[in-house]
Amino acid sequence: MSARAEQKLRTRRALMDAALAQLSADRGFGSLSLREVAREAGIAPTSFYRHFSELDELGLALVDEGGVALRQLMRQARKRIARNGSAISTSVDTFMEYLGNNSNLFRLMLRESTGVSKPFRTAIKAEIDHFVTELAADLARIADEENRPLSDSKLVADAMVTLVFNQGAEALDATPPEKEALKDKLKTELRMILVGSRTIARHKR
Amino acid sequence: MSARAEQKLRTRRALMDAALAQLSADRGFGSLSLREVAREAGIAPTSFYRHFSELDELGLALVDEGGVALRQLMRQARKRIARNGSAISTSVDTFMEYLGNNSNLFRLMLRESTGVSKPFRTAIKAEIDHFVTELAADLARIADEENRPLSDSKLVADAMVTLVFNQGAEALDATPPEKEALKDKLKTELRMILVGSRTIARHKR
DNA sequence: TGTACATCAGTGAACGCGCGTTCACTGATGTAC
DNA sequence: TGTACATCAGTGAACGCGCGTTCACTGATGTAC
Repeated sequence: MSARAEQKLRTRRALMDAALAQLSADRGFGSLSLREVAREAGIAPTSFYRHFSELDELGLALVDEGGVALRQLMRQARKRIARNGSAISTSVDTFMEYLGNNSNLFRLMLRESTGVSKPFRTAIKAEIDHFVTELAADLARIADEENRPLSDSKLVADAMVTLVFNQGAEALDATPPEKEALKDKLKTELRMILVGSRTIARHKR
Repeated sequence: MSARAEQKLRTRRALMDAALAQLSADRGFGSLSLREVAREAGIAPTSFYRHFSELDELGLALVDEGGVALRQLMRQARKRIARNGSAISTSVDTFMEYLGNNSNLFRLMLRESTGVSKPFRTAIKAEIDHFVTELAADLARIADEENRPLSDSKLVADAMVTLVFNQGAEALDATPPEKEALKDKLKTELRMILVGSRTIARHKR
């Protein structure tokens, strides 16, 4: 790769990092301006257009990175569960660890998943859907191994992901002890759903 | 009340209705401008200040109305449950009915509960907290009557409300058949939590 | 009831501001020969 | 290796726009006597 191309990539990264850096509990992607992001990245506003055709295009590139983080998270969780067992507890702990290490990326995903821009909602919904589907497959597999098949694995996974992501959003700006409390709460809630799903499935039809 | 005061109230209402009317899947409160709301309400931008000191103050007045709607919803659901039984199904149906009749008010509450403005988040969180507390009390009472006490009623209520509100947000822009599917999904998920909470409580400690 | 004055919701002109976007440019890097 | 030309990331000036907010005002409604 040529020096020029490398420099271009570096500037592109600086723009994405600049946008991420501005996000917080009080600043959503929607409140960023192209000029502000360019300023933060150290380039002229007009140079922005050498990298993205508009600010939303940069945002969607960030969503892609969020999707990568989600898939990494899933792989990591599986690996740890295979080693330690206790699927729910390990999953929640892993999720929270990723959340802490990629705060603003998750902030973007969580906020814009119900946000105001259709392209964002669609892109994020696709990433989360993929996540739910993977989780559902894992749940079905585990249930099968334990010889108590789960009829509604997709629905169960959906409920679990909804709870995890919502508590995750709260955890983003919580103090460490609050985070621990959220983790415990979450684990209990997930166990209720899992246990409940077995009973419901058993009694069904 | 004087004619002048009545007229003032009418203009205030027109401003709040104008703001509500602009909300949609693609427009959040944050994207409204004072001038736009005034225009829609049929007054000069400068007149806005006769009613609110800034746009957010109008938004918080809307959140108050959302709180009123939530409390009405809770009363209505209780009344219907007393008549029909089947607490979960009746509650979900009632919730969805209110959602349909106050789409943009709920849209505001749902979106801004995780939104960018701290005053909004705080005000909405308080309304939802109140709702969760009421629901927890009902759950505890019912469990008591059925002689199987529920140790975690607040946590159960919290999980239920999270799921209901999240699916509610999706239902806002769903087609009628999609809404029915969401209702069914929601009812199953709530049953799982309820059943699961009994098992967990029983096995606990 | 009539009069004189006070209140105050609504107004229109004006302001400065940051925004997104266009344009023609510069000069370093890359390429062809 | 050296030269001539092409590419293209980054630039600075300029634009028009809608915004929030201020100000001094108007005239209908309300109040005191």
